[in-house]
Amino acid sequence: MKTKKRITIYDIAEKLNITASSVSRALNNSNHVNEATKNLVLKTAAELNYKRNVLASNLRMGKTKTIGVVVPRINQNFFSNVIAGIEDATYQKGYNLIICQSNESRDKEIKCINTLMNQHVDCIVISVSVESDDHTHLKNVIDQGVQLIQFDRVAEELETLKVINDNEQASMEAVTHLIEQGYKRIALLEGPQNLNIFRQRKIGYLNALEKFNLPVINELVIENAWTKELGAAATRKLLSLPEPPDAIFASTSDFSALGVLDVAHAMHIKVPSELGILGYANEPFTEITTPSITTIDQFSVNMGKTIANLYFEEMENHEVAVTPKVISIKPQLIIRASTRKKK
Amino acid sequence: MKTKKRITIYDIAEKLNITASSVSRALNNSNHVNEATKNLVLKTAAELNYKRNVLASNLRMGKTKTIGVVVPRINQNFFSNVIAGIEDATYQKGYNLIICQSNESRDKEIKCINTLMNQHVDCIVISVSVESDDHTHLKNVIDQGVQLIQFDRVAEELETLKVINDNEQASMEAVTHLIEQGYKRIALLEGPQNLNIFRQRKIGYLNALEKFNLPVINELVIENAWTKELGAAATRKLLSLPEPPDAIFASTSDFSALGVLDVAHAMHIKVPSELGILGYANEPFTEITTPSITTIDQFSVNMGKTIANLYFEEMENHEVAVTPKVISIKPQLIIRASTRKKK
DNA sequence: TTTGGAATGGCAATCGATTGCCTGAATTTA
DNA sequence: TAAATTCAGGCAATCGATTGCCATTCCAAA
Repeated sequence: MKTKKRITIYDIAEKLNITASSVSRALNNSNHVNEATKNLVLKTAAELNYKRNVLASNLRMGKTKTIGVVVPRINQNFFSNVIAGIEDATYQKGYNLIICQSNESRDKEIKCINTLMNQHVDCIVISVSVESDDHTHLKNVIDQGVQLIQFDRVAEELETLKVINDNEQASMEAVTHLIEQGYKRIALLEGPQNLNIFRQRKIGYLNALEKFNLPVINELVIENAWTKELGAAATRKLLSLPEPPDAIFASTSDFSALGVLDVAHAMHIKVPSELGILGYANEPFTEITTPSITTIDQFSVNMGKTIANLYFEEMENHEVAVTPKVISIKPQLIIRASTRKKK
Repeated sequence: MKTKKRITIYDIAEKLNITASSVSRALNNSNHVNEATKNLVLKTAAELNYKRNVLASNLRMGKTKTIGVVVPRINQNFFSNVIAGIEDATYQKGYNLIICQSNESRDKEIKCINTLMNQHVDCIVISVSVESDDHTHLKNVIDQGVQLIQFDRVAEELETLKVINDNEQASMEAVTHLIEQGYKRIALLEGPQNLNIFRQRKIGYLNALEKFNLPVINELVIENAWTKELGAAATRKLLSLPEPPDAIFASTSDFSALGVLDVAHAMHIKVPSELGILGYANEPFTEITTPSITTIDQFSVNMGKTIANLYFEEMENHEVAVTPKVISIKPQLIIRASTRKKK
């Protein structure tokens, strides 16, 4: 059995004794066709089970109703949630999603962008990889007239639409919470400082200390501790100091906080009484560790939806070239057992 | 500053005083052009920063080097891992991925399939939603000559390429492990039986019992307990039986197992000594609960890669229409504290 | 009655890349 | 030397949908 030939507008045209132009106009609800003709075309199209050839349409129109998404890793809870949110919102508008992962590599990120550009996506949504300091490839996107939306990890100097968390504020609140619980020597596990999010979280930390007149102790600030293993290593180092910290803010991720917790367990240090632990991202597991981990929720699915809606708004106001919009979502501190020192 | 016009093969042709045909052939490495011309074209293309217009090419060729993926939920660990695996493997071959989520709804699944078909994807990879009993929409895909690959949750009666886990075997091993640990009254939390995976896991459970001459106790088999909440509810019910189980196999998911654990904690029942708990899927959190949960690893990322490679193989052997290949991946039992009864 | 416009439809070009077929030239074989 | 190949390039159609421009009809306003 041969694959049936697809129905085209020409088939409809032939059947109705009109031209493809009219069919096209009818299908696109143009007011350049007679109402009667329009209905006839619509009816016939339905009968013949006509499906517009998207490829042809894309070529002609130069747009694809497709959004490209580039994230460091698809299978990281935060990102997959954002993607789920984007999918949810874009699907309803008949948009498609092409997904790429940069694997935290600059090279791959560039290749992803190129692929997406070649696919003529209408918009690129990206959270930059840790490696990418130079943002020429993103500038190119803008120069080629493709809408660029950055989220979470953003290149701040680029004037694009951005959807971010208020990391500084969240971090500040988190540390404030620790101080209010009575912790006095609060260590910070910080992430790669070339990423805005980690810089901001550090600022929040510093601001909180300053607000409460606590000194910044350099040896309590550990660089690049953004995996479980690195978090664990940092913790071992911190806890073997002459004056160890009484709380650790793993500003990089909950995984890092998990590393902290593991080491604390191994060293028989009581959490939260002897050591407070605070993570970032509200990974599902933070709720079920013993003790459960205080963390910060980023409303990731919502973030995805916000991104999608931002794009659609921008499409509509298309003429009004306002200054690039930045939407900041306020994350929420989720207080759990790991920092509940006061009774 | 206007957006520069894109370079086309006609621009190259004009510059070199040849026709677009030759340029096209040169770019496609056809042996229908002179070697010298070919090099000249390649050189010029590079100079002018020519990029093939994929849309035009797609239209002409009728294929898109794009694979559509339909999963119930993108932000579910197993699926996002599979997707990550697929992305990894397809990316290298220059293929793109369009991702849809069915949200476990049959309607949405059908719509996803339609969208993907309209986008002329070369292949559709799907793990069916729990709702979809009728598979007409999948048959259509095949009839239209689009490669269909099912994974994990598959419609067994459809003769398509399949990449699955050996759920029966895994389940059997799991229950065997429980029995060997000395558990005697093993309860089963089963998933919707219209999904093959849950049917198979149940069979594995039954086989293991039979092998060891243990009776099947109907009141220990609980239907549809495939979320944390349902798992918890089932557990409450089970533990309040006159003769409660001494082990619970949450064959549906680790989340369900987590519900079991929660209830056990709440009821001060000791795990694993008084109650053994076994989950499914090796979710990251199973490692860090107290006690850690014994579970089954599905090699999800690998599964994704396998899917991609299966497609590419099939492409190459394209002529040889063998009986549809089924690749079964043997999952691995990960034994952890929650079932370690024997010392 | 004439003119102006609105409504409706057709024509043909266009979006770029691809490819079957044809032609003329160069090379090989008989 | 003549016939047969091979090589390399050009021509034009094709993949379908879209749209600017032109043509016709019909009705209303002058």
